[in-house]
Amino acid sequence: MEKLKLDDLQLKVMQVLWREGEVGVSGIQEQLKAKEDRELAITTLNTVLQRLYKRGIVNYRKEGRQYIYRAEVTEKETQSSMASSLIDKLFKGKSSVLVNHLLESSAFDQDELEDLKRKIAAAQQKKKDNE
Amino acid sequence: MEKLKLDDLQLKVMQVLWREGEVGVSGIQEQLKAKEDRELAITTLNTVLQRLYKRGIVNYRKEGRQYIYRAEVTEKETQSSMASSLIDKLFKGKSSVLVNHLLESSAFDQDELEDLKRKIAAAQQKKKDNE
DNA sequence: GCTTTAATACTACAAGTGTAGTAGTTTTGT
DNA sequence: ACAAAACTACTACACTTGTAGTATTAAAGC
Repeated sequence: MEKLKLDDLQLKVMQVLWREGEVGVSGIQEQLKAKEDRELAITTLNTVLQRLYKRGIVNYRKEGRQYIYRAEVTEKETQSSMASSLIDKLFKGKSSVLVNHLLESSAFDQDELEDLKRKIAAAQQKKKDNE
Repeated sequence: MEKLKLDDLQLKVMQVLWREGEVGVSGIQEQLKAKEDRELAITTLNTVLQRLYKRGIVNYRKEGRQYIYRAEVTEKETQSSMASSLIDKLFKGKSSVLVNHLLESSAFDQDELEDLKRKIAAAQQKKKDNE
């Protein structure tokens, strides 16, 4: 797993691809306008996509003379990669340090806490089963 | 709370400041060499510090003709800011989505899970007390 | 068939970052 | 007192990102 780093706009674009599967550039433009409220020139998106393509993060097929792009990394991979990068850089490399920080800053409401408790129990169970 | 974004090298430098409180540039250089194994030219660090200063992230006092820098943002602030930025961008704005993701990718060992359970219980208690 | 329209290719440019060199000025060592 | 060392100031340069303009070419409308 190489380090995958996506900046803001790149992420927005990737999110469209993750949602849609395959999209042409103008489709991406529409989606961004609709869901993210970002009005970007087509040429801007073209540039972004081309750069992502050079890095192997997206790929495309041609349909007529249109480029239909698709993501080459999954959302989960990206989440893992970027989360662990943050954890490494700022939370001593330990997820638990991050979570403690979040707990301290009251980042969760009651329902979420309850839910987490359940999920943790499940994770513990799973660990036990794997032994 | 403004959005605080620190890149890799900037973070490394900030980490030294957080640890040490006040340090001169050559002190920072030594610390980075010792603890991070990064050998950087003094001028590089000077540039980085000046840029951070321009952004109001560090400040300094002069001691003789030396600049003694100190952090103007705390580590916790930075952690909060960067964590929530990641959460916003990649985890639907919900800390719990992040934590779920971490749980799914088995980012915790048994001890950590146990510890989390305790901390969550404590957080729940605290929420109750605050009512 | 000829004009819009749509699409890509190529170019551009300002900011920010990583990284450091050179020049100039104190301080220090001897 | 002078050379060497320590510091800061200024400059530089390549790379990445955000953002888009212009040029060219192909498709579609009428």
